Amino acid sequence: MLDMEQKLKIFKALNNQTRFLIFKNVFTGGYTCSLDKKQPGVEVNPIATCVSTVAEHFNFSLPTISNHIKELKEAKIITVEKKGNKVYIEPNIDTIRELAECFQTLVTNFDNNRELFFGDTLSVK
Amino acid sequence: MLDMEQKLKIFKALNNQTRFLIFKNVFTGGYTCSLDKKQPGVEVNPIATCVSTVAEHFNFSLPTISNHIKELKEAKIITVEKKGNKVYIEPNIDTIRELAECFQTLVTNFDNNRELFFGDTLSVK
DNA sequence: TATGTTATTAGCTAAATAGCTAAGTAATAT
DNA sequence: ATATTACTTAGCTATTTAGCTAATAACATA
Repeated sequence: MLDMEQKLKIFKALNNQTRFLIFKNVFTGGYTCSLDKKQPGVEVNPIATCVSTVAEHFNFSLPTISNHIKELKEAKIITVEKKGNKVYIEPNIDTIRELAECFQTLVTNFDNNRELFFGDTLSVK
Repeated sequence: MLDMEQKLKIFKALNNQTRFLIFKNVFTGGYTCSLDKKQPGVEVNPIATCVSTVAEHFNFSLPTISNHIKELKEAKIITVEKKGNKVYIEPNIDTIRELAECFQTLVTNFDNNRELFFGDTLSVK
């Protein structure tokens, strides 16, 4: 279960447009790292990308992108793994799953409470 | 469907601890506004609270709380309604429902894509 | 060993944010 | 009419953030 501090970190990580887009593309596999060219045998999830590959898609410097990725990592919505020279980035599906569950629980509890209080089963305008 | 701008506003609204706690308490009905004492006939959702009632629970000034509530309103995760002197605040369940669905879709799509790519049906460590 | 590649860290600046107090508005109560 | 209540707006300051360049680190390769 995500505690408040963890949730705050996630919201902070996602409140910036650049980080949001990095997250989006890491998550949807928008641009896969061209690892195969020189290292065809490397065992990396083919969905993974790496820092410089992400940076190619933004008009920001590599250090800026690197810092953003660090923040996404600290919010635990991505994972990073160093292999040789490169840092491979993958979405952290577990955290997103937990977040989805948190919001769903909020909605479900709200509906149940309303039913308890008003005695109806559907929200009516 | 929430667009990116809308999502960014929501994450921005929730990335601050004070706003997060206001949201939490408005949402869970933590402190209901004592509207009944003087205006027992007023037709307001009994879950609703008002600005000064929220402010009582924080060591911040009323203007600070008022500004936070404004930001939560602009992110559309609460609604506000002026009745007489007071401003009644309620959670905006529709937005939260949509957000829950967004995250759930992300998780589902991720799982489906993995299945398509790797040909398995469960994620394995 | 020297050179190139990939990424991080340090240190800087401009802009945004979160808090405050004081002043203003609008409705209610006296 | 005046005072009070509930809230917002304006204007201020300290802190944080997001970007940059330059320097450094870690690894790969010629």
